[in-house]
Amino acid sequence: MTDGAPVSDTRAEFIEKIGLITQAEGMPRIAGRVFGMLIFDGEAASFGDLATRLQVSRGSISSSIRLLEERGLVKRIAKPGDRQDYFQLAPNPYVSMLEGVQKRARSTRDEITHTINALPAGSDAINRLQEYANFYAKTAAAIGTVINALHTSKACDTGQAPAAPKDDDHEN
Amino acid sequence: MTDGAPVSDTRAEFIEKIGLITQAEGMPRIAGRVFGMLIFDGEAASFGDLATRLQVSRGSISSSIRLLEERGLVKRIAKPGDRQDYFQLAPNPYVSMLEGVQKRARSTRDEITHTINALPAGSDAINRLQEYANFYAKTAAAIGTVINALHTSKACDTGQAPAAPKDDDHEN
DNA sequence: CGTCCTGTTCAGTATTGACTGAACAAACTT
DNA sequence: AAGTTTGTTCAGTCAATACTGAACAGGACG
Repeated sequence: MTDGAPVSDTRAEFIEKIGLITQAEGMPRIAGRVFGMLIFDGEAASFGDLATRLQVSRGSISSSIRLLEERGLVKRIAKPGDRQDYFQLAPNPYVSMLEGVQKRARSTRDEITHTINALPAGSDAINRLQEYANFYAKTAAAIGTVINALHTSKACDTGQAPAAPKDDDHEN
Repeated sequence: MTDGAPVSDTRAEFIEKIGLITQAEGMPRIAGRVFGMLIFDGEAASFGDLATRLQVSRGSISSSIRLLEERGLVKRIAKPGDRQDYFQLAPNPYVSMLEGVQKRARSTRDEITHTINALPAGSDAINRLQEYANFYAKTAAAIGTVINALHTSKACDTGQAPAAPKDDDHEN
């Protein structure tokens, strides 16, 4: 705040921090650094910029970008004069993150109910498994409310009308 | 349901499935297998049983149990006649899981706000970082509501009165 | 056509971390 | 006390995977 250290230091620390967080969440560290850099800088970064400024090989940038694109966190754009690809944050990356978590939670719930259905009617394991499945169901539902909250708070800065994205809490 | 395959097969598949899920969530697979076995069987299992039935070394059981105890998922108990340690599911393991996730989300949010505070007032990165921090804050809050829901649905089968565990949505 | 320029792919390397098994310490049994 | 049983710790091994760098393919431009 009092500018004791230059902003570039703060920036570097932030990028590194996001790298570690991302690694803890099961993604490669470099993907997190890319993500952190795009958040901090805001403006689109070129493929070459990413490799140079993050000091990693072009191969690593390529695979990290692929991961981030798959998860809907980063968008690839083209610039008129330039032959390089440019990258920037996707319109609402956090929603995409949550959708991924939600999808996995639901899938886990489904696997548990699949086990339940394979058990004979009287089994006393059913109650415990039901509780376990219910936990994932409740979690997925709660994530749904956050997704909706993020949708309405950011509104539509993408130009396309989200049309009040419907509370997708089907199934309990 | 029609009992096409024996329950023991279903059990083995379930335990293995939880092992994989747990691995995907960043824990060692064996810890997940222990957790899965305790869920399915319900009754307390001895240290030796775990090693024998899961076909892993005692060292692995020891470290897996340590992890599960740290996270509040499993409780160690003693049986009068037996010198072995026994293990069973903690009273409300899913609440403990969520508390861990919530704690990490809050810690991440704090790290981001820490970065924000280190930036000069006019920086245009602040808005983006604020949004990022807000995402983690909202997530943590939503997890809080699930925790409360699980508290009230299971009520108090531990004997101790939770006394309406207060909505801990302090701070937004 | 040949030559850059740009991004992807892939084999090889390095690092991380799970798992084993043996050594160890503590507590019980005789 | 000697000998068991039980759980933890730790060095070593093994597998998974992140990362590199070189080879490659496809355009753009001369």
